[in-house]
Amino acid sequence: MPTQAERSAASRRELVDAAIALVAERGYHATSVADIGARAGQSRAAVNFHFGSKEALLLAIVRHVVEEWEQRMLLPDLERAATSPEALVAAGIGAHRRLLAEQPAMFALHHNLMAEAIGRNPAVKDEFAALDLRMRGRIADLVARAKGAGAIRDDVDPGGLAAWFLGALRGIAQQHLVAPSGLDLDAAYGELRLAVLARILP
Amino acid sequence: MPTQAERSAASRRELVDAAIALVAERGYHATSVADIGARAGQSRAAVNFHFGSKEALLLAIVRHVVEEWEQRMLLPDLERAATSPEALVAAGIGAHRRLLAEQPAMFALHHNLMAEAIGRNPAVKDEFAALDLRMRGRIADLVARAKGAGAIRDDVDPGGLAAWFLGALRGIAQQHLVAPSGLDLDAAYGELRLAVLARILP
DNA sequence: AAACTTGCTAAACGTTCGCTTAGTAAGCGT
DNA sequence: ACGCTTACTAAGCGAACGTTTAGCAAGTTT
Repeated sequence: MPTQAERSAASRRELVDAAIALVAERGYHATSVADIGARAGQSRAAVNFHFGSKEALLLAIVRHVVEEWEQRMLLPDLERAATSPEALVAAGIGAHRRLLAEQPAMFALHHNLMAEAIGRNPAVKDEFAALDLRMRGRIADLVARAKGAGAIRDDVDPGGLAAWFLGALRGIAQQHLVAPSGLDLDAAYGELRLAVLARILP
Repeated sequence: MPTQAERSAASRRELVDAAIALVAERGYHATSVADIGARAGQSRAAVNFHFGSKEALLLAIVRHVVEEWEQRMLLPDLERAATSPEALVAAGIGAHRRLLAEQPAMFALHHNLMAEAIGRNPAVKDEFAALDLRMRGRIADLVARAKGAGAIRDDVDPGGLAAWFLGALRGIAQQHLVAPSGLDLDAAYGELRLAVLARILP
């Protein structure tokens, strides 16, 4: 028998989950608070009761997504695989590919929220700008460390490499979302891996 | 003194331009037909008169954008610079970078329309899926030709290279749009160029 | 057990949406 | 010059939007 506060928290979580699913497939402006409430098995006023406004819920989603993104990508496998540059690159690409196969909605959601960020919503923009900065920074750190250890060429710019590598991963996912059948993921990820290695290996 | 048909065509063009500007900065669903009409100096019924519906105007935008994208990117400089792999890569990256500096709104528009494509709008999805396919195909063709001529390594997969390279360009633009100050474009484009060359040069 | 707070909803509010209709002024073919 | 078509708008339609309000059952505190 759950306490009142627990049921309230569960309701909030259900609303966030419903909103995530809907924004992922339709985008923010095409999703109504009534849709969100209905999907969560609640009324259309529930969103306003729990979050105050639709935009406040959007921010809750953004924070939730940013957090999950950072946990799922890059962190788990990369720390473990920090043995050789080859293993690092393979682990990073592998983690991305697995996530794209298992949770394509996460990428759709990221794209749709990014649209809000590119547009006029400063709060969302700040969150995603900071996320980009952290993810690039983490990749650049790994590169810089390998460079310091002499494991890769010493004329590699860690920040520049991180930027286009992260971009390539995102761009591949984007193309896959628009036309899953039109893109050979094996070839794309495979060539990406070879290109990174060709650039960094001494 | 323009004829009636000419003035009509000019009005249509102004509506499309206004819609492009608004969708680029706000997205499709956050832009109303009244906004579009007002920006074009016309009434809010003008969109329906000229295009029938808001969605028909969206499709007109998509077609316009797809066409412009294909003309601006890849075609002009690449055909001219087909002398060496180095020159080809430099020209492709240079064209992209110039466009990003001069017309950032085009990239924002592309991103927002892509959100529609990833979502439930099949017509938009088809247009962008076809555009992706053509752009990848054009890059892959250039790679395959260079490979046939023995100018680059013969173990390169043209399609795979095209996919991640196009993705990297798009991903760099995306990061630049979200936080222009946070990304060193020199480093990103520079490292991208070096990585491609490291992979393809024999 | 009484007093109060919390979780949530039904209903209604005012606004804005895309679209239709009715109308006008100007161009155009004959 | 006349009848018809075209370009466009003002006004209004019903629907859907996000939010507010009033209320109630259940939980919590005292």
